[in-house]
Amino acid sequence: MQDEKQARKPTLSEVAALAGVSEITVSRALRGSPSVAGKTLHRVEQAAASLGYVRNRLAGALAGGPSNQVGVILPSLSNIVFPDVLKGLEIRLDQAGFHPVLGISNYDPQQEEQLIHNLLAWRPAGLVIAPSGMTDVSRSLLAGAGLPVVEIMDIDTDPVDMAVGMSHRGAGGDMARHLMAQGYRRFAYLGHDIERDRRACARLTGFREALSEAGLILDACVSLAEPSSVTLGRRGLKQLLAQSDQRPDVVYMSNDDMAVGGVFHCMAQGIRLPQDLALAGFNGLELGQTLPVPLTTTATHRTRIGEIAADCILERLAGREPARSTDVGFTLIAGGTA
Amino acid sequence: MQDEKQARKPTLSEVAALAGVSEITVSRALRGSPSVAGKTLHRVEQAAASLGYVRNRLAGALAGGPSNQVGVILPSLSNIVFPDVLKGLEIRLDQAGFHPVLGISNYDPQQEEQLIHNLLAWRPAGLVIAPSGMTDVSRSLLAGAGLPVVEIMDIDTDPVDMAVGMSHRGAGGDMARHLMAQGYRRFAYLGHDIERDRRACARLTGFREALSEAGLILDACVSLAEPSSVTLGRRGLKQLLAQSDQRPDVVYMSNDDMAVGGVFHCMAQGIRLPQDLALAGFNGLELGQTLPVPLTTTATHRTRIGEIAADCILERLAGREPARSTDVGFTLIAGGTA
DNA sequence: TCATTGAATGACAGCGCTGTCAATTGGTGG
DNA sequence: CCACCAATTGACAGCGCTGTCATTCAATGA
Repeated sequence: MQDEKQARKPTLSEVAALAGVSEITVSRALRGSPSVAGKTLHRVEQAAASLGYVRNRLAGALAGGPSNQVGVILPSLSNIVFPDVLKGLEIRLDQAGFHPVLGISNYDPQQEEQLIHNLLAWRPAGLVIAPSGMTDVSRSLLAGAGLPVVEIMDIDTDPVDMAVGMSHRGAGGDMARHLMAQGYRRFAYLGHDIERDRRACARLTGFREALSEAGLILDACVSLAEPSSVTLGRRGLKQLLAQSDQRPDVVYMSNDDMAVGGVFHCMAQGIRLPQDLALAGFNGLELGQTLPVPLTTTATHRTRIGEIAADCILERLAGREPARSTDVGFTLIAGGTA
Repeated sequence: MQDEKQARKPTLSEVAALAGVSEITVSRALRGSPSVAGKTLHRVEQAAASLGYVRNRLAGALAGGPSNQVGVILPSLSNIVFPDVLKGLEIRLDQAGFHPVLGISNYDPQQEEQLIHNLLAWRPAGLVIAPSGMTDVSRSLLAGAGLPVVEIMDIDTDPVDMAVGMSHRGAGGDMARHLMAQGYRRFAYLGHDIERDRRACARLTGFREALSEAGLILDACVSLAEPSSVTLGRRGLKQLLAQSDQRPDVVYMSNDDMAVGGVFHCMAQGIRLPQDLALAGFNGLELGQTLPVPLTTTATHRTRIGEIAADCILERLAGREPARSTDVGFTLIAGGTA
């Protein structure tokens, strides 16, 4: 094994020369083809190791070999939710020897379109995307790419190819029904940058629909044009309570980060949960469940989404036909805050 | 723009034929070369758009063009720390038109070695790695790769090429000194899977060294063989307090997740912070600072590390010579828990 | 008017590998 | 002993693009 800095890396043919076989035999040996004799294999491995040979996948993929890269487009990494999804993806992809190539869209359809184009240029084996309002160009790029595409997180819309996720609208509705069943009647909503986060928006829609089916309405609905955070939830709840002349029974927060911030505000102000005010979140983060009073929320199966999305890609590559749409569902957690 | 599924994507020469110019002119036009006439450029762009042409970077990179992929190896995505770093990396890389190709080592030197090999096979423009006990083979692979390599998080060890991070040992020492200055004398440590997390280990070492310089010792040191989490911190503190006959003055927790769990345990048990017990964490997560009593901790500049690491790669690619080692430092936050 | 220059374009080869098809080998049974 | 088969190996072409060097052509100044 050489340890010198050397720009030109050894090639197949150098390994072949050293091992005394042809290039193609080296290629096959190093890729684990069964049709290489044990002795030859050994000799090739020796030669490769002694030259410090590192296979050039660019050439391989260009020559028609398979790519093991999978494009992954997520809207953000600031909240643990998408890293959780990415973790699930990575686990499964890694097991199959694949690598995610990452792009962050910042919830911007234009950036998303650009990313799709750029990632497609690397001819990945597949693409996983948590859409942020895909443009027509985006859809057309994906449809014409001729590779497996999985749209993740939400299954409320029709996917270009495959979808893995849950119904955010349904989750919002279920939470509204749960809260109504608890006897709450005065509802408020506190959200983050909802213009950009379509899924939070879908939850709110579902929430509103369920209320309205029961003849109730949302008394207050505040959306702050900032990314969600614990701080924002804390600040936002303070603001919401200050500006409403009659305190709501319960506040549905756009996610658990926001809701935990709300819980902290209540703790600091001596507002008792849930007697004085009830709070509900979304995501089922570990954090919320470890609070002295566990958060009422909707648990989502984020890592699972990543795993299944990866499986869909891998299945398709193996020639099988995975489900067009997979619902991983969600679980309402009736905690102590509502 | 065609929207049919089509396995064979249009090539440069098809665009060239349609635009009535040579391939190389199309190549130049699409890459924004200044030596293409405005009129030609326009014609090429039209042709490319009408065919739905997507550049093949595999071929480009193989032919000697630049790659815009950067390998990124992180030990985990379960904690917000590494996504934060990744975010910083992504921001800067994206601005320059680069993409991270991700690998997760699970704190395992063997997996790490495998990942380095696999990522190098894609001939990335650079590599960023948060090392997990690199093997000799790993070092030799990196040294021989002939590309910019940035080792991130820690600067206590000698890097193969470049390093960006902070001294974890120093951070542990500073916290010990801070706590001693507050008058605490009975110290305990509660850690997570410390066998695997070398940086947490380095902090503990620094902490111990500082104590011992002052003639003090660590009365109790508990490490639980699980990944860090809020739950583990809560459970762990309970356990630690139960098994020590005399309650320590202060517990240094391996990170903020653990520490927040500890805070929750105290809240639930009516243990007053910091009168009955003091707690300190590490990382300066937003969460800890939003608690009713802000956590005493060491703020780290994670996103900054990612940004600088990306800059190092980009600088080197631009032919400049960035600093071999960059210390982003840390900031002790004297919160309310210690 | 003519050599000179710079802008714009093109021809060519080859990056390193793998799919396809062909060739070689040793062993088998009739 | 020979046709035949499976196991093993190889020759060849070409994936789609870009670096390098060469060419064209109109504009410029002496």
